[in-house]
Amino acid sequence: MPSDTVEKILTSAEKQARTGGYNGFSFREIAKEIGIKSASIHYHFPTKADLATELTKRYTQRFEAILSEIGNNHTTLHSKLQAYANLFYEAAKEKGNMCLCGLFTAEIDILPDTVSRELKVFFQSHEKWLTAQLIEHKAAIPEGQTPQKMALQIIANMEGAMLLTKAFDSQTCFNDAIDLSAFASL
Amino acid sequence: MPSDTVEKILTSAEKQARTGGYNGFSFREIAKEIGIKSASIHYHFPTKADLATELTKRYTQRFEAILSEIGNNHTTLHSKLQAYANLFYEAAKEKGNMCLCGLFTAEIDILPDTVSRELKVFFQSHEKWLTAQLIEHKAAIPEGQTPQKMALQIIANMEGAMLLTKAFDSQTCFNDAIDLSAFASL
DNA sequence: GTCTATAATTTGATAGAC
DNA sequence: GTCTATCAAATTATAGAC
Repeated sequence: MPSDTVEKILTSAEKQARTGGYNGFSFREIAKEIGIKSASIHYHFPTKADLATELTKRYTQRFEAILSEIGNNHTTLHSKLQAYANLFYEAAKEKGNMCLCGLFTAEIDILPDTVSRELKVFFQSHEKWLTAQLIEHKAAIPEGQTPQKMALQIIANMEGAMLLTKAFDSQTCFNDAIDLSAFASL
Repeated sequence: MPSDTVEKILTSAEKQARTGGYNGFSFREIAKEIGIKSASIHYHFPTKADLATELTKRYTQRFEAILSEIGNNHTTLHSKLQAYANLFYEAAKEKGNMCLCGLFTAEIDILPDTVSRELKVFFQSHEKWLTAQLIEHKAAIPEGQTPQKMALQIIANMEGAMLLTKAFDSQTCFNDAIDLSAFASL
């Protein structure tokens, strides 16, 4: 049962981390934003590694909950993948919002081990979900492809599209960079 | 005509920036690595913004030179795109090497304007080159697609694949996440 | 061009009062 | 749980000697 303060800390930290990465958020900046002192944050999260780890876990869990929901509320594969893409699109639309795990992964070599482990969980979770959907809906697997590879291609497409949205500072860019046409008939 | 020291500075800075982003490289760390004092770096690059801007320009120009080369030395579209993908693959293979412009773009909101402008140049340059290749080789443009959109999809695929390579810490992951099969016959 | 020395700021973190 | 006070370290940057 996370307290109100913990929730505020995580929300503020996530916003900053998704803008500037691991070195882009600080105890002092979070404290300033939510109106407490930085020492108080250390009471809830002893070290920055603790905070970043919790941040990543929370982000992953939020995605997993929605993936499960999409699995239940959509009937066709194409509709599921559109809903999946829309998750990233909604984040990209708001100015300054990169995928937390995408940004953290780009700088994974300088992150605490507890964070990098969670990053793998995030992407494995997505890979597993996408693979299961492709199999369930009997997607055609072209020569040289596997459901796992196709899942990775979809994830790469999402993360890359978010990046280009930021590069060109254009929301329409996200949809232009996404291609789900291979699943249009399922 | 860049001096030897300037070259060393840029090489060291790029390595660090591609690992930890804009806040992941510092004058002192660069100085330590190449055996000079941090004050000497300020002689060549007055501010960190100056250094980062030059870093990004140099990275972009290196890519542009190779893209031009690929255009001349390959005959088929598929071969050109494979060579293009191989550019990113070679970088991803070496541990700790994300695309400089990919990482910088993820944190574009905290970067100096002179850097973010150069990041747009990088991606526009790639988009332009890819679009030209698709048109030159008369690639089939499916319903709802344009050469520009397909170019963006290819770029997104590359950047996303580099990210997944880091996430899973697996070189084979890059090729799994890349799909150029739509151009196999050209 | 490179150095020493140093300023000004920010950072993660701790001790102890309340 | 939150505060004040403080520390040690790292950061970008500048002045001036050589």
